[in-house]
Amino acid sequence: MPEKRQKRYEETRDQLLEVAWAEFAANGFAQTSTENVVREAGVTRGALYYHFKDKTDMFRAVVDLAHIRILSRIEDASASAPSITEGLRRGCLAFLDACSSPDIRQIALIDGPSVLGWAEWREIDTKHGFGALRDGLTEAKRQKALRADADPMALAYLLSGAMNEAALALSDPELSKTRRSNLRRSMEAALLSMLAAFET
Amino acid sequence: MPEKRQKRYEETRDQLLEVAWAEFAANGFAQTSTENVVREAGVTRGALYYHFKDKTDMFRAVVDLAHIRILSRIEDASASAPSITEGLRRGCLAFLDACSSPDIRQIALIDGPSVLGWAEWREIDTKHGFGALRDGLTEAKRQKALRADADPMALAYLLSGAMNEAALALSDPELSKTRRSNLRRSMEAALLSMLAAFET
DNA sequence: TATAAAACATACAGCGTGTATGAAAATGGA
DNA sequence: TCCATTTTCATACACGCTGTATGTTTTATA
Repeated sequence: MPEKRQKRYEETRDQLLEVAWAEFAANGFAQTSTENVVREAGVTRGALYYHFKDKTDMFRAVVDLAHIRILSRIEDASASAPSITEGLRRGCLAFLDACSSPDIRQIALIDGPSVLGWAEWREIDTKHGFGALRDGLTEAKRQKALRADADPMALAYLLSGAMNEAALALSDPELSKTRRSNLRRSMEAALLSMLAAFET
Repeated sequence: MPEKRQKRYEETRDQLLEVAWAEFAANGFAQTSTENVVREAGVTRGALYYHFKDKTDMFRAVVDLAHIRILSRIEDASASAPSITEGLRRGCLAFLDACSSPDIRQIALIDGPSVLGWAEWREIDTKHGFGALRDGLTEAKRQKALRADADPMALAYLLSGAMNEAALALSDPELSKTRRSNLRRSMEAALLSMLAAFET
């Protein structure tokens, strides 16, 4: 893999992804025109369709990036946890925090399932945040830190869905600052209660 | 309000909504062309844009219809419950069942938030299923059947999100029959455990 | 240095949405 | 009953956007 070519290739691809991220986040997938993206990226349509199969394929790369960034936040928060259950708690709170970003909210939570379809969206999430949650719950059960009748996979779906909706509600732009912080407090408390309900 | 006119008006509108429901459910909002809808409905573009402001407005009516049908199932199930908490349990299970329909899954859960925006989608849901859940939780707290520190609004968001994701996972077409029924059992058990965690 | 491949630019075809305008049917009043 | 008006829908068209086909330039290779 040659030197100059790889550099140029990655530069334009990264530039496209950066602009696409901003456009998809600000206007949503449907309202984003590829012409705007290539213009702001300083290239043309040709470059876009050389790097990506189509508009959806470019969006897929942006969604993947969003989930990577979410997982990074989760791992940072839960890495130094003294126990598996404490790691789960810290990871969940970090997830809520990460999804407070309007960008991630729009890209990963709102448009992702609709544009890519639920199955593929879930598949991407399974490679990152959802997978970490599922693995954490499985490990907790192996350590007898979870109730014996708890199914880690079912729990992962329920908790993931609960946290996604909580993040959407918390990052609602129409929410006032004080209501947001109040809601966040009660959301976090209720979420931790849910987790505790399945611990031994 | 004249006789023949109202009848004709409602007939073509209902016909459009029926066809639109089927198309949106089968192919999703983006892949549905209004030309297909009007052709299968036996009318032309003119009729569509007379009854609805645009394609999104027609989808809005379909989403509203979906939520109405969901709420109907919930009310049927929880009406004769002997207690408020039992009503909540039956209502939640009925919601899961109602959203097993591929149509409602695609329309209300996947495309709804993306096409209408989260705020408007949530507003519609608040008029129906989500509102019923919130009111039920509020009433349960008033009856001291919920823990004093439980915030009904926060709980409604978390439980609603959990159930939506559970319904999406359970109605995944790629799922085998046995895995689906196994997953449903553990999902329902976990969901009831979540509810029980907040009861007194 | 010549040739091939990669990376991107340009031009164009086609589809789908929304709008503007026209036609038919139904109502209400004289 | 007949005419005027409104409702309800049909027709025609303009515009934007996506994807593809082809051309051009730069880089690697022999």
